[in-house]
Amino acid sequence: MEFDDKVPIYYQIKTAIYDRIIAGQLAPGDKLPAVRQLAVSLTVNVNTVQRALREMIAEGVIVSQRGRGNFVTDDPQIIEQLRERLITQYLKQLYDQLHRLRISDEQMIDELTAYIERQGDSNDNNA
Amino acid sequence: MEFDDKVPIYYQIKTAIYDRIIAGQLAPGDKLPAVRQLAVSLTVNVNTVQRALREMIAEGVIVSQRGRGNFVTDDPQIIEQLRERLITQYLKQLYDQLHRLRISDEQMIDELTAYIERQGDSNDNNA
DNA sequence: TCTAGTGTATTATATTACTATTACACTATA
DNA sequence: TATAGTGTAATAGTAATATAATACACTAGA
Repeated sequence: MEFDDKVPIYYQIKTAIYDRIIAGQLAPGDKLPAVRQLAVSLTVNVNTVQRALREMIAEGVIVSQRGRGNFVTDDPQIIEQLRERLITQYLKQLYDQLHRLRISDEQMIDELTAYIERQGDSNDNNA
Repeated sequence: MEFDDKVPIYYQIKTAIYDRIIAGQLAPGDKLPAVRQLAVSLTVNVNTVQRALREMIAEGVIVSQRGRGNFVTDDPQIIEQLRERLITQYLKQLYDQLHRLRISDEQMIDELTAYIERQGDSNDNNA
């Protein structure tokens, strides 16, 4: 996995796992790979994985069972809240950024639409 | 100014100044506040300001004149390139984030539109 | 020419993130 | 009950970021 050197690695790991949960690649109740396995596959130290997990556990999204493994919560409500939280967070980020550049609401939509169309030229994204 | 503790301060300063340039609050040829003044108003060390400036100078957006001050480039082409670079960067960020959540292109536009409308309830944004 | 206002450089220190290593605690199962 | 697989904790070392303090280099104007 590629990391952005402007953001702590543990935080990027947390984000990546949350993304996989929301995308459905990790379903409620699913077991995560073992921490040592995660560390190897991310080419990162176990402690760094652990730090990411600690926060996800504190937020109730991951449930840890000593000796057994780490599991995605089976409470669909928590997942749904996470989904909304992430989407809003991402949208707000863009909105604030473009707003600071004095781009109007209407222009924002136009810019995103244009960007997506540019992407569509090279990819096969559903629409 | 408020800083996000997940991103280096010098980088956030750079971003903030670029935003002001693109927004037109800092016009081509304008003189920036003195580094010591910037440090005070941002409640940050001079070296941190200097580091942000060093990168902006390397990118040709800021021109430094020893003993006189730091100035926004008077080359409108550089500014325009910066503008496009920033906008694309911000859009790509959102696109990639929502794409990872398996949100379709169409849904993306809908989500952003909905977010902006929600904002409009409390703000007086132009559209 | 002196001085105040500028940018720039250097050294030392503190904090945080990350790594490396080792040890311990618990679970499941052969 | 031994053992392999799991999570957790603790210690030490390194690198990057930020601060503090000082000094130096250049410019403009009194």
